[in-house]
Amino acid sequence: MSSDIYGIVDCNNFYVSCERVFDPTLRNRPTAVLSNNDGCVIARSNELKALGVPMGAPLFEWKDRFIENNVAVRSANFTLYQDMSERVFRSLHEFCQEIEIYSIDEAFLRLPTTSPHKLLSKSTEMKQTIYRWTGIPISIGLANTKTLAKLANKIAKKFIDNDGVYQIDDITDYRHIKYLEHLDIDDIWGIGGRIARRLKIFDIADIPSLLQADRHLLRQEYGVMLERTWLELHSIRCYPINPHRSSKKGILCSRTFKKAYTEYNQVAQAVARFTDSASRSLRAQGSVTSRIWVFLTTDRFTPEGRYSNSHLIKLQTPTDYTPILTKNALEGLKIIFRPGHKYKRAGVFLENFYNKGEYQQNIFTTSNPQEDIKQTILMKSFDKLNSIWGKGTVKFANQMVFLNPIKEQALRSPRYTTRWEEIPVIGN
DNA sequence: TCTGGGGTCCTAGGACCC
DNA sequence: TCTGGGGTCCTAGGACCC
Repeated sequence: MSSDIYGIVDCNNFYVSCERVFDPTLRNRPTAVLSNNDGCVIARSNELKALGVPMGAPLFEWKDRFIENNVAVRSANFTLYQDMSERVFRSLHEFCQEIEIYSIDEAFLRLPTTSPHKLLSKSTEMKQTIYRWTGIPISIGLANTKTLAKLANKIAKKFIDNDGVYQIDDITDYRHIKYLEHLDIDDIWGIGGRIARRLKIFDIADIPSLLQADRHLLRQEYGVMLERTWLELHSIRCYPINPHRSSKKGILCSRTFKKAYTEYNQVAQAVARFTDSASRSLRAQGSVTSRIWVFLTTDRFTPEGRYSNSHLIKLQTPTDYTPILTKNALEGLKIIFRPGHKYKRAGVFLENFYNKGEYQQNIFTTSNPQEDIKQTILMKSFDKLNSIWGKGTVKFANQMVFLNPIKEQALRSPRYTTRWEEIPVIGN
Protein backbone atom coordinates (compact mmCIF):
# COMPACT_ATOMS: atom_id res chain seq x y z
CA MET A 1 0.00 0.00 0.00
CA SER A 2 1.47 3.32 -1.00
CA SER A 3 1.59 6.31 1.29
CA ASP A 4 -0.07 8.67 -1.10
CA ILE A 5 -3.15 8.88 -3.25
CA TYR A 6 -3.85 10.47 -6.62
CA GLY A 7 -6.61 12.94 -7.24
CA ILE A 8 -7.95 14.59 -10.34
CA VAL A 9 -9.72 17.91 -10.20
CA ASP A 10 -11.94 18.64 -13.17
CA CYS A 11 -13.81 21.89 -13.69
CA ASN A 12 -17.43 21.21 -14.57
CA ASN A 13 -18.43 22.42 -18.05
CA PHE A 14 -15.50 24.78 -17.74
CA TYR A 15 -16.09 27.38 -20.47
CA VAL A 16 -19.78 27.62 -19.60
CA SER A 17 -18.94 27.95 -15.91
CA CYS A 18 -16.54 30.81 -16.71
CA GLU A 19 -19.30 32.62 -18.59
CA ARG A 20 -21.69 32.08 -15.70
CA VAL A 21 -19.34 33.61 -13.17
CA PHE A 22 -19.74 36.98 -14.85
CA ASP A 23 -23.29 36.59 -16.12
CA PRO A 24 -25.54 35.02 -13.47
CA THR A 25 -28.55 35.13 -15.81
CA LEU A 26 -26.99 32.12 -17.54
CA ARG A 27 -27.37 29.97 -14.45
CA ASN A 28 -29.91 27.16 -14.84
CA ARG A 29 -30.35 28.20 -18.45
CA PRO A 30 -29.11 25.86 -21.19
CA THR A 31 -25.89 27.47 -22.40
CA ALA A 32 -23.50 26.80 -25.27
CA VAL A 33 -20.02 28.17 -25.96
CA LEU A 34 -19.06 28.22 -29.64
CA SER A 35 -15.86 27.62 -31.57
CA ASN A 36 -14.11 30.22 -33.69
CA ASN A 37 -16.40 31.72 -36.34
CA ASP A 38 -19.26 30.69 -34.05
CA GLY A 39 -19.34 27.44 -36.03
CA CYS A 40 -20.06 24.69 -33.55
CA VAL A 41 -20.61 23.95 -29.89
CA ILE A 42 -17.45 23.34 -27.88
CA ALA A 43 -18.87 23.55 -24.35
CA ARG A 44 -22.29 22.68 -22.99
CA SER A 45 -24.06 23.27 -19.72
CA ASN A 46 -25.78 20.29 -18.09
CA GLU A 47 -29.15 21.62 -19.30
CA LEU A 48 -27.84 21.65 -22.86
CA LYS A 49 -26.44 18.14 -22.57
CA ALA A 50 -29.87 17.04 -21.32
CA LEU A 51 -31.36 18.37 -24.57
CA GLY A 52 -29.19 15.86 -26.42
CA VAL A 53 -26.81 18.37 -28.00
CA PRO A 54 -23.53 16.56 -28.72
CA MET A 55 -20.04 17.98 -28.44
CA GLY A 56 -19.07 19.70 -31.69
CA ALA A 57 -22.67 20.11 -32.86
CA PRO A 58 -22.80 22.59 -35.78
CA LEU A 59 -24.82 25.61 -34.76
CA PHE A 60 -26.78 25.84 -38.01
CA GLU A 61 -28.18 22.34 -37.51
CA TRP A 62 -29.40 23.12 -34.02
CA LYS A 63 -30.55 26.71 -34.38
CA ASP A 64 -34.28 25.96 -34.25
CA ARG A 65 -34.03 23.74 -31.20
CA PHE A 66 -31.87 26.35 -29.50
CA ILE A 67 -34.53 29.01 -30.04
CA GLU A 68 -37.32 26.67 -28.88
CA ASN A 69 -35.45 25.95 -25.67
CA ASN A 70 -34.22 29.47 -24.96
CA VAL A 71 -30.58 28.38 -25.19
CA ALA A 72 -27.99 31.05 -24.38
CA VAL A 73 -25.09 31.15 -26.83
CA ARG A 74 -21.62 32.68 -26.35
CA SER A 75 -18.58 32.98 -28.61
CA ALA A 76 -15.44 31.46 -27.13
CA ASN A 77 -13.44 33.86 -24.98
CA PHE A 78 -10.17 32.00 -24.49
CA THR A 79 -8.42 34.91 -22.81
CA LEU A 80 -10.98 34.79 -20.04
CA TYR A 81 -10.87 30.99 -19.75
CA GLN A 82 -7.08 30.90 -19.55
CA ASP A 83 -7.09 33.47 -16.79
CA MET A 84 -9.83 31.67 -14.84
CA SER A 85 -7.92 28.42 -15.25
CA GLU A 86 -4.83 29.98 -13.66
CA ARG A 87 -6.96 31.22 -10.76
CA VAL A 88 -8.34 27.74 -10.11
CA PHE A 89 -4.86 26.16 -10.16
CA ARG A 90 -3.41 28.87 -7.92
CA SER A 91 -6.21 28.19 -5.45
CA LEU A 92 -5.51 24.45 -5.59
CA HIS A 93 -1.93 25.13 -4.56
CA GLU A 94 -3.27 26.28 -1.21
CA PHE A 95 -4.34 22.68 -0.58
CA CYS A 96 -1.69 20.68 -2.36
CA GLN A 97 1.86 21.38 -3.48
CA GLU A 98 2.20 18.58 -6.01
CA ILE A 99 -0.01 19.47 -8.92
CA GLU A 100 0.30 18.38 -12.50
CA ILE A 101 -1.68 20.63 -14.79
CA TYR A 102 -3.14 18.32 -17.39
CA SER A 103 -5.32 20.64 -19.46
CA ILE A 104 -6.98 24.03 -19.22
CA ASP A 105 -9.58 22.62 -16.84
CA GLU A 106 -7.95 19.57 -15.23
CA ALA A 107 -5.13 18.88 -12.81
CA PHE A 108 -3.80 15.78 -11.07
CA LEU A 109 -2.87 16.05 -7.40
CA ARG A 110 -0.71 13.88 -5.16
CA LEU A 111 -2.20 13.77 -1.69
CA PRO A 112 -0.94 12.16 1.49
CA THR A 113 -2.90 9.13 2.63
CA THR A 114 -5.12 9.76 5.59
CA SER A 115 -8.18 7.93 6.81
CA PRO A 116 -10.76 7.57 4.01
CA HIS A 117 -13.21 9.68 5.93
CA LYS A 118 -10.73 12.51 6.39
CA LEU A 119 -9.73 12.39 2.73
CA LEU A 120 -13.31 12.80 1.57
CA SER A 121 -14.07 15.65 3.97
CA LYS A 122 -10.83 17.40 2.97
CA SER A 123 -11.76 17.05 -0.70
CA THR A 124 -15.23 18.39 -0.12
CA GLU A 125 -13.71 21.36 1.66
CA MET A 126 -11.38 21.93 -1.30
CA LYS A 127 -14.29 21.80 -3.72
CA GLN A 128 -16.28 24.33 -1.71
CA THR A 129 -13.32 26.67 -1.30
CA ILE A 130 -12.49 26.67 -5.02
CA TYR A 131 -16.09 27.55 -5.73
CA ARG A 132 -16.07 30.37 -3.19
CA TRP A 133 -12.78 31.82 -4.44
CA THR A 134 -13.27 31.47 -8.18
CA GLY A 135 -16.94 30.76 -8.84
CA ILE A 136 -16.00 27.58 -10.72
CA PRO A 137 -17.63 24.27 -9.71
CA ILE A 138 -15.29 21.27 -9.73
CA SER A 139 -15.48 17.50 -9.35
CA ILE A 140 -12.85 15.39 -7.64
CA GLY A 141 -11.88 11.77 -8.27
CA LEU A 142 -9.54 9.89 -5.91
CA ALA A 143 -7.70 6.61 -6.42
CA ASN A 144 -4.32 4.96 -6.49
CA THR A 145 -3.73 5.53 -10.22
CA LYS A 146 -4.52 8.27 -12.73
CA THR A 147 -6.84 6.03 -14.77
CA LEU A 148 -8.86 5.04 -11.69
CA ALA A 149 -8.95 8.63 -10.46
CA LYS A 150 -10.35 9.72 -13.84
CA LEU A 151 -12.99 7.01 -13.57
CA ALA A 152 -13.83 8.09 -10.02
CA ASN A 153 -14.15 11.63 -11.28
CA LYS A 154 -16.62 10.50 -13.92
CA ILE A 155 -18.72 8.87 -11.22
CA ALA A 156 -18.47 11.97 -9.04
CA LYS A 157 -19.76 14.10 -11.88
CA LYS A 158 -22.40 11.81 -13.30
CA PHE A 159 -24.12 10.56 -10.15
CA ILE A 160 -25.27 13.44 -8.00
CA ASP A 161 -25.56 11.38 -4.81
CA ASN A 162 -21.79 11.66 -4.45
CA ASP A 163 -21.78 15.44 -4.20
CA GLY A 164 -18.93 15.88 -6.66
CA VAL A 165 -16.34 13.78 -4.84
CA TYR A 166 -15.73 10.04 -5.28
CA GLN A 167 -13.02 7.59 -4.37
CA ILE A 168 -12.18 4.19 -5.83
CA ASP A 169 -9.96 2.19 -3.53
CA ASP A 170 -10.52 -1.22 -5.09
CA ILE A 171 -12.49 -1.27 -8.32
CA THR A 172 -13.78 -4.80 -7.70
CA ASP A 173 -15.47 -3.66 -4.50
CA TYR A 174 -19.24 -4.28 -4.77
CA ARG A 175 -20.05 -0.64 -3.91
CA HIS A 176 -18.78 0.59 -7.25
CA ILE A 177 -20.76 -1.84 -9.36
CA LYS A 178 -23.99 0.15 -9.50
CA TYR A 179 -22.03 3.00 -11.13
CA LEU A 180 -19.82 0.92 -13.40
CA GLU A 181 -22.93 -0.69 -14.86
CA HIS A 182 -24.05 2.69 -16.12
CA LEU A 183 -20.71 3.62 -17.69
CA ASP A 184 -19.40 2.57 -21.08
CA ILE A 185 -16.06 1.04 -21.82
CA ASP A 186 -14.95 4.20 -23.62
CA ASP A 187 -15.65 6.21 -20.47
CA ILE A 188 -12.28 4.87 -19.39
CA TRP A 189 -9.39 7.26 -19.90
CA GLY A 190 -7.30 5.90 -22.77
CA ILE A 191 -10.04 3.93 -24.48
CA GLY A 192 -11.64 5.68 -27.43
CA GLY A 193 -14.30 4.70 -29.92
CA ARG A 194 -12.04 2.61 -32.15
CA ILE A 195 -10.57 0.42 -29.45
CA ALA A 196 -14.00 0.05 -27.83
CA ARG A 197 -15.39 -1.27 -31.11
CA ARG A 198 -12.51 -3.66 -31.62
CA LEU A 199 -12.81 -4.94 -28.07
CA LYS A 200 -16.32 -6.15 -28.83
CA ILE A 201 -14.81 -8.71 -31.18
CA PHE A 202 -13.41 -10.39 -28.10
CA ASP A 203 -16.70 -10.03 -26.26
CA ILE A 204 -15.28 -7.30 -24.11
CA ALA A 205 -18.17 -4.88 -24.14
CA ASP A 206 -18.32 -3.43 -20.63
CA ILE A 207 -16.00 -2.41 -17.84
CA PRO A 208 -16.37 -5.58 -15.72
CA SER A 209 -15.44 -7.80 -18.67
CA LEU A 210 -12.43 -5.61 -19.45
CA LEU A 211 -11.27 -6.01 -15.87
CA GLN A 212 -11.43 -9.79 -16.24
CA ALA A 213 -9.79 -9.84 -19.66
CA ASP A 214 -6.39 -11.42 -20.15
CA ARG A 215 -3.72 -8.79 -19.84
CA HIS A 216 -1.38 -10.48 -22.34
CA LEU A 217 -4.11 -10.78 -24.92
CA LEU A 218 -4.76 -7.05 -24.62
CA ARG A 219 -1.08 -6.33 -25.09
CA GLN A 220 -0.85 -8.59 -28.11
CA GLU A 221 -3.98 -7.36 -29.85
CA TYR A 222 -4.08 -3.69 -28.93
CA GLY A 223 -0.60 -2.70 -27.83
CA VAL A 224 1.14 -1.46 -24.77
CA MET A 225 -1.23 1.46 -24.14
CA LEU A 226 -4.22 -0.76 -23.46
CA GLU A 227 -2.15 -3.05 -21.29
CA ARG A 228 -1.18 -0.06 -19.19
CA THR A 229 -4.80 0.99 -18.92
CA TRP A 230 -5.65 -2.51 -17.66
CA LEU A 231 -2.82 -2.36 -15.10
CA GLU A 232 -3.90 1.07 -13.92
CA LEU A 233 -7.46 -0.18 -13.48
CA HIS A 234 -6.00 -2.89 -11.26
CA SER A 235 -4.36 -0.21 -9.15
CA ILE A 236 -0.87 -0.66 -10.60
CA ARG A 237 0.68 2.69 -11.42
CA CYS A 238 1.99 3.22 -14.95
CA TYR A 239 1.62 7.00 -15.11
CA PRO A 240 3.20 8.89 -12.23
CA ILE A 241 2.25 12.44 -11.38
CA ASN A 242 4.74 14.90 -12.74
CA PRO A 243 4.36 18.32 -11.15
CA HIS A 244 7.04 19.89 -13.32
CA ARG A 245 5.13 20.85 -16.36
CA SER A 246 7.41 20.10 -19.26
CA SER A 247 7.33 22.49 -22.13
CA LYS A 248 5.44 21.69 -25.30
CA LYS A 249 7.01 19.50 -27.95
CA GLY A 250 5.03 20.99 -30.79
CA ILE A 251 3.10 24.23 -31.26
CA LEU A 252 0.21 24.43 -33.67
CA CYS A 253 -1.68 27.48 -34.85
CA SER A 254 -4.42 27.06 -37.41
CA ARG A 255 -7.88 28.37 -38.24
CA THR A 256 -10.83 27.58 -40.40
CA PHE A 257 -11.68 30.66 -42.42
CA LYS A 258 -15.18 32.05 -42.28
CA LYS A 259 -15.09 32.54 -46.05
CA ALA A 260 -12.87 30.58 -48.39
CA TYR A 261 -9.75 32.30 -49.73
CA THR A 262 -8.65 31.93 -53.32
CA GLU A 263 -5.74 34.38 -53.50
CA TYR A 264 -2.22 33.59 -52.40
CA ASN A 265 -1.96 36.92 -50.60
CA GLN A 266 -4.99 36.20 -48.45
CA VAL A 267 -3.66 32.85 -47.33
CA ALA A 268 -0.16 34.29 -46.92
CA GLN A 269 -1.44 36.93 -44.52
CA ALA A 270 -3.17 34.27 -42.49
CA VAL A 271 -0.05 32.10 -42.42
CA ALA A 272 2.04 35.10 -41.36
CA ARG A 273 -0.35 35.66 -38.51
CA PHE A 274 -0.28 32.00 -37.45
CA THR A 275 3.51 32.01 -37.51
CA ASP A 276 3.57 35.14 -35.39
CA SER A 277 1.24 33.60 -32.86
CA ALA A 278 3.08 30.25 -32.75
CA SER A 279 6.48 31.90 -32.36
CA ARG A 280 5.10 33.97 -29.50
CA SER A 281 4.23 30.74 -27.64
CA LEU A 282 7.63 29.37 -28.58
CA ARG A 283 9.42 32.32 -26.97
CA ALA A 284 7.12 32.18 -23.95
CA GLN A 285 8.46 28.72 -23.13
CA GLY A 286 12.06 29.67 -23.92
CA SER A 287 12.51 27.39 -26.93
CA VAL A 288 13.87 27.71 -30.44
CA THR A 289 12.62 25.57 -33.31
CA SER A 290 14.19 23.95 -36.34
CA ARG A 291 11.17 22.52 -38.14
CA ILE A 292 8.24 24.44 -39.56
CA TRP A 293 5.26 22.71 -41.15
CA VAL A 294 2.86 24.75 -43.26
CA PHE A 295 -0.40 23.23 -44.36
CA LEU A 296 -3.53 24.27 -46.14
CA THR A 297 -6.74 22.57 -47.19
CA THR A 298 -9.98 23.19 -49.02
CA ASP A 299 -13.40 22.67 -47.43
CA ARG A 300 -13.51 19.20 -45.92
CA PHE A 301 -17.27 19.02 -46.37
CA THR A 302 -17.18 19.69 -50.12
CA PRO A 303 -16.15 16.62 -52.08
CA GLU A 304 -15.40 18.37 -55.38
CA GLY A 305 -12.16 20.21 -55.93
CA ARG A 306 -10.64 18.90 -52.76
CA TYR A 307 -6.97 19.65 -52.19
CA SER A 308 -4.78 19.60 -49.16
CA ASN A 309 -1.06 19.64 -48.77
CA SER A 310 1.71 20.36 -46.33
CA HIS A 311 5.35 21.25 -46.52
CA LEU A 312 8.17 20.93 -44.02
CA ILE A 313 10.97 23.48 -43.77
CA LYS A 314 14.06 22.46 -41.85
CA LEU A 315 16.21 25.23 -40.46
CA GLN A 316 19.95 24.79 -40.19
CA THR A 317 20.01 27.01 -37.14
CA PRO A 318 17.06 26.82 -34.73
CA THR A 319 15.48 30.18 -33.97
CA ASP A 320 12.56 31.93 -32.27
CA TYR A 321 12.84 35.03 -34.42
CA THR A 322 9.48 35.76 -36.03
CA PRO A 323 10.78 37.33 -39.28
CA ILE A 324 12.92 34.27 -40.08
CA LEU A 325 10.14 31.85 -39.20
CA THR A 326 7.61 33.81 -41.23
CA LYS A 327 9.89 34.06 -44.24
CA ASN A 328 10.37 30.29 -44.24
CA ALA A 329 6.71 29.55 -43.63
CA LEU A 330 5.75 31.72 -46.59
CA GLU A 331 8.31 30.01 -48.81
CA GLY A 332 6.75 26.70 -47.83
CA LEU A 333 3.31 28.07 -48.58
CA LYS A 334 4.43 29.09 -52.05
CA ILE A 335 5.38 25.49 -52.76
CA ILE A 336 2.02 24.02 -51.81
CA PHE A 337 -0.30 26.85 -52.87
CA ARG A 338 -2.14 26.02 -56.11
CA PRO A 339 -4.28 28.69 -57.72
CA GLY A 340 -7.88 27.82 -58.48
CA HIS A 341 -8.76 26.25 -55.15
CA LYS A 342 -11.01 27.62 -52.43
CA TYR A 343 -9.01 27.38 -49.24
CA LYS A 344 -10.94 26.99 -46.00
CA ARG A 345 -8.16 26.29 -43.57
CA ALA A 346 -4.45 26.77 -43.12
CA GLY A 347 -1.99 26.43 -40.31
CA VAL A 348 1.55 26.35 -39.04
CA PHE A 349 3.10 23.70 -36.82
CA LEU A 350 6.47 24.14 -35.10
CA GLU A 351 8.42 21.18 -33.74
CA ASN A 352 11.87 19.90 -32.82
CA PHE A 353 12.64 22.37 -30.06
CA TYR A 354 15.81 23.22 -28.21
CA ASN A 355 16.27 25.39 -25.17
CA LYS A 356 17.25 28.82 -26.31
CA GLY A 357 20.98 29.28 -25.90
CA GLU A 358 21.64 25.58 -25.37
CA TYR A 359 21.33 24.16 -28.85
CA GLN A 360 24.35 22.89 -30.65
CA GLN A 361 25.69 25.48 -33.01
CA ASN A 362 25.77 24.13 -36.52
CA ILE A 363 29.36 24.34 -37.66
CA PHE A 364 28.38 24.94 -41.26
CA THR A 365 26.37 28.06 -40.57
CA THR A 366 28.06 31.32 -39.93
CA SER A 367 26.15 32.40 -36.90
CA ASN A 368 26.57 35.97 -35.84
CA PRO A 369 26.25 36.33 -32.06
CA GLN A 370 25.70 40.07 -32.26
CA GLU A 371 22.86 39.58 -34.71
CA ASP A 372 21.35 36.94 -32.38
CA ILE A 373 21.39 39.36 -29.48
CA LYS A 374 19.79 42.09 -31.54
CA GLN A 375 17.01 39.74 -32.62
CA THR A 376 16.41 38.58 -29.06
CA ILE A 377 16.11 42.12 -27.77
CA LEU A 378 13.76 43.06 -30.57
CA MET A 379 11.48 40.07 -29.91
CA LYS A 380 11.49 40.79 -26.17
CA SER A 381 10.27 44.35 -26.65
CA PHE A 382 7.82 43.15 -29.24
CA ASP A 383 6.28 40.58 -26.87
CA LYS A 384 6.27 43.05 -24.01
CA LEU A 385 4.43 45.76 -25.93
CA ASN A 386 1.83 43.28 -27.08
CA SER A 387 1.30 41.88 -23.62
CA ILE A 388 0.94 45.30 -22.00
CA TRP A 389 -1.14 47.03 -24.65
CA GLY A 390 -2.94 44.03 -26.09
CA LYS A 391 -2.34 41.54 -28.85
CA GLY A 392 -1.75 43.21 -32.18
CA THR A 393 -0.41 46.52 -30.85
CA VAL A 394 2.80 45.87 -32.77
CA LYS A 395 2.64 43.74 -35.91
CA PHE A 396 4.82 42.77 -38.79
CA ALA A 397 4.06 44.40 -42.11
CA ASN A 398 3.11 41.14 -43.82
CA GLN A 399 0.10 40.70 -41.56
CA MET A 400 -0.84 44.37 -41.40
CA VAL A 401 -3.60 44.59 -43.97
CA PHE A 402 -6.01 41.89 -43.15
CA LEU A 403 -8.83 41.97 -45.61
CA ASN A 404 -11.20 39.55 -43.93
CA PRO A 405 -10.81 39.05 -40.21
CA ILE A 406 -10.03 35.43 -39.39
CA LYS A 407 -12.25 35.51 -36.39
CA GLU A 408 -15.87 36.28 -36.32
CA GLN A 409 -17.03 36.41 -32.76
CA ALA A 410 -20.25 38.26 -32.53
CA LEU A 411 -21.23 36.84 -29.19
CA ARG A 412 -17.99 37.12 -27.22
CA SER A 413 -18.29 38.15 -23.61
CA PRO A 414 -15.95 40.89 -22.34
CA ARG A 415 -12.47 39.89 -21.19
CA TYR A 416 -13.51 40.76 -17.63
CA THR A 417 -10.36 39.72 -15.89
CA THR A 418 -7.58 40.69 -18.25
CA ARG A 419 -8.59 44.01 -19.84
CA TRP A 420 -9.19 47.09 -17.75
CA GLU A 421 -11.65 48.59 -20.21
CA GLU A 422 -13.77 45.43 -20.07
CA ILE A 423 -13.92 45.03 -16.31
CA PRO A 424 -17.47 44.51 -15.01
CA VAL A 425 -19.22 47.57 -13.56
CA ILE A 426 -21.46 47.18 -10.53
CA GLY A 427 -24.17 49.80 -10.03
CA ASN A 428 -23.27 53.49 -10.54
C1' DT B 1 -24.99 30.21 -46.32
C1' DC B 2 -23.33 27.78 -41.85
C1' DT B 3 -19.32 22.18 -39.69
C1' DG B 4 -13.04 23.75 -33.67
C1' DG B 5 -8.30 23.96 -32.29
C1' DG B 6 -5.17 22.39 -29.85
C1' DG B 7 -1.92 18.46 -27.86
C1' DT B 8 0.38 13.44 -26.44
C1' DC B 9 2.48 8.86 -27.18
C1' DC B 10 3.35 4.54 -29.81
C1' DT B 11 4.48 1.78 -33.88
C1' DA B 12 5.86 0.12 -38.32
C1' DG B 13 8.82 0.59 -41.96
C1' DG B 14 12.63 2.64 -44.52
C1' DA B 15 17.36 4.44 -44.69
C1' DC B 16 21.65 3.86 -43.24
C1' DC B 17 25.56 1.96 -40.69
C1' DC B 18 28.93 -1.63 -39.35
C1' DT C 1 16.46 -21.55 -54.50
C1' DC C 2 18.96 -18.19 -52.56
C1' DT C 3 19.25 -13.32 -50.95
C1' DG C 4 23.48 -11.78 -42.98
C1' DG C 5 22.09 -9.64 -38.92
C1' DG C 6 21.77 -6.30 -35.66
C1' DG C 7 21.46 -1.56 -34.32
C1' DT C 8 19.90 3.41 -34.64
C1' DC C 9 17.56 7.23 -36.40
C1' DC C 10 13.86 9.28 -38.79
C1' DT C 11 9.23 9.67 -40.55
C1' DA C 12 4.36 9.06 -41.30
C1' DG C 13 0.35 7.65 -39.52
C1' DG C 14 -2.81 6.07 -36.02
C1' DA C 15 -4.90 6.20 -31.66
C1' DC C 16 -5.94 8.73 -27.82
C1' DC C 17 -6.86 13.14 -24.87
C1' DC C 18 -9.17 17.87 -23.77
